[in-house]
Amino acid sequence: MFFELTSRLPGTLARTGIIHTSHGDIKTPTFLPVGTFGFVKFVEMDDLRKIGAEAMLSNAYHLRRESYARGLAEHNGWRGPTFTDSGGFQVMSLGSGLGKVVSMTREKPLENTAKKDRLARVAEDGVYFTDPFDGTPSFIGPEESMQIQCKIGSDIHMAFDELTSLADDYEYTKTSLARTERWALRSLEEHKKHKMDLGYEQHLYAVLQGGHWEDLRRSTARFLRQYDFDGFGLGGAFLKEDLGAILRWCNEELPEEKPRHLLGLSHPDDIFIGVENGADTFDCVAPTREARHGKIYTKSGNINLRKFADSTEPLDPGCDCPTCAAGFTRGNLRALWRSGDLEKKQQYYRLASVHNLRFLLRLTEDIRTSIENGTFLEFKHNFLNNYQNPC
RNA sequence: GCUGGAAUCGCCUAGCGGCAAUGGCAGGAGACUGUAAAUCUCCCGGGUUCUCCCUUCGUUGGUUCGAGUCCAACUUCCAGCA
Repeated sequence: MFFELTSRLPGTLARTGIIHTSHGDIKTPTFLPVGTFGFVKFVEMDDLRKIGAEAMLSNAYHLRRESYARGLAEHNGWRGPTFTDSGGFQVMSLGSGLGKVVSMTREKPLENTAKKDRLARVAEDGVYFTDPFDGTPSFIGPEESMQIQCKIGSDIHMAFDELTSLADDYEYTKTSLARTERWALRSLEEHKKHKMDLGYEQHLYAVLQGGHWEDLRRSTARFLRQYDFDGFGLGGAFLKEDLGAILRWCNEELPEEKPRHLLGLSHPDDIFIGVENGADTFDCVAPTREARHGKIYTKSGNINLRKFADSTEPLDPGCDCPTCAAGFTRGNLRALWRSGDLEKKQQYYRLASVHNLRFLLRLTEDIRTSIENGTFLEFKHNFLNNYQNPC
């Protein structure tokens, strides 16, 4: 059995479970650190094990030229469960959202990048990319994405999808969604051919798009649930206030016995909304990127290290991460971060990334326990009440 | 002592007659959600905002409609020769 449901929280869509993969089990809900190129920037595999990472997520687009005979997990030394994204995110980040931020608020300009400026062009067969660094053209369609993911050998793959932007209207989203569904079926067909190529089973999730429209979200869930996917990716660019409803529409329609991965979100409030509405796993670049940019997660809100020169306060009182256990203070970390010395900076990136990742992993562990105990709603209330943003 | 050279907003740096004055660092404020992100944006002489005013480029004078920019003297620093 691939997914084992171990508990449910009545009155919500929240549940706990275990995903069984060839490289180990994943206890859910959990957060997956993102190692786009196969490793988490500046973080050692041992660090990931120490902080309780259940799995990590990499990206087929970035690894499109790679091929690992013994699979990603062996190749990079992680040896645990791995996910790969299909490259679908790059359809937007190099296309309609090129140069823009993936916003969850309305204050940002709701405008797509001009077509002539895009580095990704969507067609029926797939997506034509221009490499942002060296300008080399490439093409990825559902078949190519499956071939890449199967060559990389991660345990759980995403079907190739088009992530639409907040600026896309209903008509475009509907057209795109129909294409994403066709791509999902093509992904499924191609995946079948290669999923055992490395000698162990690789799994495939279909990805649900459909923007913030209920009819599209429900219809795509009903459509995709008919097929033999191993699980589902919940995709999209969301406004925070819409997230819960969108996930509910999808997950009310999806079969309970298959796992669901919410793509690309990790702020604590989003994780609570996600879990409450039926998501099992999460991934996001935010904890590591924000760490590199000086933001440290604490249970009373995030802090900007810039403001803590010479501070002897702990990063987050009571934190059980290796960085805090080693006694690093806010002032220590700030000094390393702001140092002109490259090695010190790199040390900072590691220490801060590990701290932020552990923060999220501990959060999902606590959420798991709270679902099992039936105290999830209370835990959520208390956590979020305490989690202000003092900066 | 002589001969060259140099003094610019915390530091380095541009500037060669129209300048509140270039670029970098440091500093400050934001942003970041399936990683074109060890990144990006904004501020950084003062007047709390300003297409407005004030005070600035070692000091003091001078030339000029106008001087950080040209001239003179002085002060300090650097280099070469003694």
